Amino acid sequence: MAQQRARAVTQRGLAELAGVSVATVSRVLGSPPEQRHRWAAPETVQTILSLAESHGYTRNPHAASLRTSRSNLVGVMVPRLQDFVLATIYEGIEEAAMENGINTYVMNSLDDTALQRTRTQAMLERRVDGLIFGDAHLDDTFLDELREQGVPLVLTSRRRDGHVSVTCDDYVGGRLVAEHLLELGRTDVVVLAGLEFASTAYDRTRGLIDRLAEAGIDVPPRQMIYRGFDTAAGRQAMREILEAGTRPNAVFATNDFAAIGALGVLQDHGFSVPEDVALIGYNDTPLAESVGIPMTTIRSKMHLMGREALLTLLALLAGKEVQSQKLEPELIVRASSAARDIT
Amino acid sequence: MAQQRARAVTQRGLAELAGVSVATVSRVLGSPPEQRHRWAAPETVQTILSLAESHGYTRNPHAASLRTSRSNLVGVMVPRLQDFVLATIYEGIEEAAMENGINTYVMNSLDDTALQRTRTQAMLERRVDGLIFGDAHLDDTFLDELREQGVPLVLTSRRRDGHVSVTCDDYVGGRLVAEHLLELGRTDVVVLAGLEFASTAYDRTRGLIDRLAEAGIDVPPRQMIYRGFDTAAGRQAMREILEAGTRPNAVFATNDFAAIGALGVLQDHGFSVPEDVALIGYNDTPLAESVGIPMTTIRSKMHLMGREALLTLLALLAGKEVQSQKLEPELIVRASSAARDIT
DNA sequence: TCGTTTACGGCAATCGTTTTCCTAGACTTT
DNA sequence: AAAGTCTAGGAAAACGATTGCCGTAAACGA
Repeated sequence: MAQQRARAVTQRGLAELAGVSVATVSRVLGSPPEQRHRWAAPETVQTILSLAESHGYTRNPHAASLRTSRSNLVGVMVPRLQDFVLATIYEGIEEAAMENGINTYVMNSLDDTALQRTRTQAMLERRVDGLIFGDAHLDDTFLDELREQGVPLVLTSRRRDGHVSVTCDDYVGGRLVAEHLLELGRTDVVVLAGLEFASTAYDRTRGLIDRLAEAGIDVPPRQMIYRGFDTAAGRQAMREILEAGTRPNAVFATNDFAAIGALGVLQDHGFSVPEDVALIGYNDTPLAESVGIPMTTIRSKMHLMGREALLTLLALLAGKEVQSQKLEPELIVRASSAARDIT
Repeated sequence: MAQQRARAVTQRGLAELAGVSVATVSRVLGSPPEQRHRWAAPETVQTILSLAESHGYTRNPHAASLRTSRSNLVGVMVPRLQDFVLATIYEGIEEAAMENGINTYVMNSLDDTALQRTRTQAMLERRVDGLIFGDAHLDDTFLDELREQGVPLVLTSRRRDGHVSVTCDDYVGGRLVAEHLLELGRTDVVVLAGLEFASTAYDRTRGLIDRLAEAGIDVPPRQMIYRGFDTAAGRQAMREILEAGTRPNAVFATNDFAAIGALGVLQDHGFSVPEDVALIGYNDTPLAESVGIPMTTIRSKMHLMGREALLTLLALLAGKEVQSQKLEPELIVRASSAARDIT
């Protein structure tokens, strides 16, 4: 029979055992080690500390939060945790949070603006100290409203004008792809861009277009298609492109998963990669290297992005000045765009 | 300039406005709608409700938790959220939690027993009401210790004797694969089993072996290899098998991602799937359908599993009798094991 | 008529911490 | 010697919600 969990010892209990007041216990237990002596004699400190240790004392966070109205909780909103990219970013957030004694709530918004609102509300009701959004929309003002209300927030993965964010420098990423294509001489490119309202899609596409334009090449609008970031969306987009009769010699998907989806469709239609079509993804997920034909992609520092986002939020909560950060992307060339004979 | 968040109205505030005591406010706001009249006259109820509404009252969960020592929080420990399978299970947990006014903390244990312990400790310190573990180990007693201490917990994804769990019926899943192979006449099978200490790996493998044994076929130990569940592990395992000179006519990976890794290696070595080797995965992740050659796999109800795990924990917390559940798996046949000529 | 319910709701303790004053003595400083 | 300054700590008031225990009237039963 499982025994009842013993009622946890409180500061009051420790105070009685140590023969001091709870105030002293609270001060000793609550100060960083180097400041403890400011509140009690060395031996008192020792007594309290060892009593706490031996009785397995752990502070009741609800009581502390009630008193301080600081919860040490941050809310994280992502489009979907199933998405490897966001899961990785979240791992970075979690890791940094852990290191700083912070806990996190994650929720999926599925990029649905109604859900974004209600779930944010739910986190606010839980009294989070601040929020990290991984699902910012370029075309929705929800985040602006939230900031008007004074809710501390930081964006990651996607940026939005007027908000602090930690993202990959997606515009540069797009340019890197363009440069690679220029070197390959494969500039009749189709862009599987992702979702229109995501800055990632927008910036990556923009970067590519701009760089190609500088080389005098332009990408006709019908060769840019917005369908989503996942495998299914990639398949769908690629299929539509091919069915429309377009025959590019390169495909840039703004996400590795979309690229994998596209790869399957290309092969089904008898195109070989990279001989007929060079294929480039984005994010350098582990799968990029492992699918049938290793894929060229842009490596983005997802884990670090999460860490920095959390750290930025913490700085913001501490009242410091904070700035947006763009992490440097890196081109990883693999077989899917290897320079071979160009037909 | 962002204005300060207005100090939220409390029950006391509402009580003053309504001209009643906080006790009444608490009771009205805290009871389910059909019981509210037990505490106040209809018009009093109305006044309080509309005041709460118009002032945007939200209960302070810290205060409530402090008083009731019930946090409405549950901790969820997974090996890794990057893993699509666990991310999906977690989505199910989250969804059911949301519906029941519960919040969740997730953490990654990376299947490291030390991390499992410290992070569980961290959740307990946050005063979670109960825990869901998606990372149970067959060979570690940590969970038993935890139960001894009276911590309410439910397992999911992986089971462990003596604990309540909600899992896929992996043994049956393994048998389904075996039956499929028997029908195909492909019984010289290699099993990329995953991680030894995971019941998923163990049961799926066991199910396969047992069913084949019933047909008089046995799988030599050197054709079963434990390397992990992800793509990299799948590659590694497959490579080792082939380098050892083994030439199976079927490969069963206990996870789709491992199967995808294996697929790449098989192709690199000049084996074609399914002609030379039939390939079967597990879980029916979206990728299974989308990789170059659509993959035969076992569909497991991951989302539902998460939901049921949470519901089971809630029942447990409510003091009800709860039982383990095994969700029915389903064989999905696709091209990677399509019955064609057998060489 | 008197006793008993029922409806409606208040009092006040409590949950565990933090933090703002205080203080009593010991030491310095001038 | 008087006045400051530390040291080491205490008292008690919050923080916001819940809940066991009562109280008062009106309604009802016999």
